[in-house]
Amino acid sequence: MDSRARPRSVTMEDVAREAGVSRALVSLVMRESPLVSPARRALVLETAERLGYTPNRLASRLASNRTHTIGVFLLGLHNPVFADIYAGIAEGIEGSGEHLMVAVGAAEQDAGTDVDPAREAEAITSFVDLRVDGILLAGYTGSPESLTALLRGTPAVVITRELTAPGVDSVLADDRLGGRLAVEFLNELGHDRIAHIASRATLPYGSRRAGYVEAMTRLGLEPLVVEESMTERGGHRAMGEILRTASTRPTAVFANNDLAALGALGALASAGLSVPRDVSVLGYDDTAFAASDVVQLSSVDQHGRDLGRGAAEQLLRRIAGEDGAPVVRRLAPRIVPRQSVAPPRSWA
Amino acid sequence: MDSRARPRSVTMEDVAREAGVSRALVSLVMRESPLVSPARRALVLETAERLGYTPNRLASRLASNRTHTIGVFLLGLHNPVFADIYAGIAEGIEGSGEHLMVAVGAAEQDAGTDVDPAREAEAITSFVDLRVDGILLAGYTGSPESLTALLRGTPAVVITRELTAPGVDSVLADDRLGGRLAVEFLNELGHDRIAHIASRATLPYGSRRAGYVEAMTRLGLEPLVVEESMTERGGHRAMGEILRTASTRPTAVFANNDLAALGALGALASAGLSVPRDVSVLGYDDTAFAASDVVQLSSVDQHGRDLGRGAAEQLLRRIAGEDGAPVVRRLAPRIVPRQSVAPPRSWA
DNA sequence: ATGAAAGCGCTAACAG
DNA sequence: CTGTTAGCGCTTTCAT
Repeated sequence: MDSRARPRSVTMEDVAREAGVSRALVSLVMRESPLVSPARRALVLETAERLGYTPNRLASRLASNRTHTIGVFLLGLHNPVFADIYAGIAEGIEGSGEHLMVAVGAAEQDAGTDVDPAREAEAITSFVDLRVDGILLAGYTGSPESLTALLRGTPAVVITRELTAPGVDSVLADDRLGGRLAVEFLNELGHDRIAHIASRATLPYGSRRAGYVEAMTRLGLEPLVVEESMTERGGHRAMGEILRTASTRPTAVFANNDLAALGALGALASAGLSVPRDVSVLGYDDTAFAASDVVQLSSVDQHGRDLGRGAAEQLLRRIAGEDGAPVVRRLAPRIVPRQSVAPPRSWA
Repeated sequence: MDSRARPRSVTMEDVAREAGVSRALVSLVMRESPLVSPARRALVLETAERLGYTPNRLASRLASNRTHTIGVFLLGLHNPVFADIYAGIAEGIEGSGEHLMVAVGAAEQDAGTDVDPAREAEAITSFVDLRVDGILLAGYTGSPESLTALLRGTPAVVITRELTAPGVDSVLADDRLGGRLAVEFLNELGHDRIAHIASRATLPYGSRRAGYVEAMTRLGLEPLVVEESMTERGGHRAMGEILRTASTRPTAVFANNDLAALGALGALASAGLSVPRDVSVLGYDDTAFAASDVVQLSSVDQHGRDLGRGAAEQLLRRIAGEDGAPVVRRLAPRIVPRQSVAPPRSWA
């Protein structure tokens, strides 16, 4: 063993002995039981304070077999969408008596490209082995089978993705619909040549692209998809590639998320093109930065906060014992138009 | 007690019995001890798998009195600076065998205004009671005394702030210097009327403002400080107030962080002013969004990632047993000029 | 209202 | 190499 154990701390036993009462009584006081006489309670609290007693939550959780803790897995911290989802989760568990404990899948900004499956698995295993009441997953990239294996029965709710596995519910926006809406919205504005910056096909998040392709096809338009990592840099590269290779320049670009859209905006600026005059840009997620005055990026709002809240509420229900087949809740996304879109120039 | 305990899961005892070996042997196998014969090891692993055994980390941590876990407290997720710091922390503990567990202080975007001291305290108490090896704090707003009381001896490193308390180290950028550099940088460009959007004086993060005031005074310039919450909205309001009330419009604005600077950019645009032609804007933290092509915000880089890494390394040293007086490590910030600054118009 | 006693599931000497 | 024996610090019946 590498490092030495921490010095033994003051225990309930110590407090009990010093106060001249039983350990059980101290336990009751610590848990604010009403069954304790005010006198004893005061005595115990005072002694505990004097001795510098710190309850050992590991021990109490082990003994009581309950943790009152929900594990939250977030893919990364650089994408603001996770901040929104987290805010919703926090709101959702409010007043439930549950605590939140978060684990981050990928520390690097360029995550999404190189998600580390081992890290992801370790985070979930860790929650399970710590016996959390349930797990909330935002941005999980593994397969349903792996998840089932990792969870070993711990209730879980997957956010922003539909994942079919026993005991796992899903709360997400209708991404396929979002993709369709994006195309229809741009098309109604007059756009025919609409490109799409998609996330890598290896990731289980392809519905937005599917919706895009479906709507384009139905409108008799030719889909133009470029795959990239969903980061600003990725979006920049993708836009560059589109400008370089497209036989005719698209008049609008729909990106799979706001980060990539931001990158596209940058690439367009570098190329001397004006948004929305030359090219319209539409993002996805409606993050705080899209809404920023200086960015004014139009975006498809998936209601990240609502997803977080809904997932938390659903998990609480499962924890409370509600059973039944896996539930899939799908919210309708909506377009939030801002300055980055306009009718194509030839139209005006 | 409100909710029923989770169903009893498969234990080492079960595996031992089923495999016809002792519990201790199973324990050794689980901890990958080399002292176990390959045959037994295989037998045990196979039985464990078959029975669906899941180690109970609560029990092992309790028994071994070691958690190999570091608690990370982050003020909020909406400010990207915490993502950078976290990335540094993750880098810093790499290979140490420690795990990360994070708690978030404020879920709301407008945090910073109304930090919830109870939440903050609960997060730290929770880490302490879970017996983490050490705690890393980014954005802690409480007093040194409260922190000492909460930590009860758990080693901790505070990031982006100097906090004098026994057993607590600090890793931060020299914010006062940063404030001075900001003023000097703008002044060398020709600016005389430099306003500052500061964080609330109630928060223990006032050095940037102090540096600003110091440099302004030394240069014989008149400081103009507006206090606001460090969010985009706060920055917007502050800039509005400056435009509304200043007798002569400043030619440059230095904001206490990038979010507020972003808000200032928005307010300037709304007011029909051009950046940097009419007003130069300088932020702080050099977050990813300042660096974005579409924002191009000049900023003071506090090297958030380095702070995170340095703090993690320092904590690891403490955990390894290094003692001695509290250490304060202060990195020098540097200006990252981008398109949001230029010489004042009268100068060009 | 308080105490005694039996675990929770695991680790850690210590034998052998 | 493997088994025995004590705990880790707390909760939880069950008495009284």
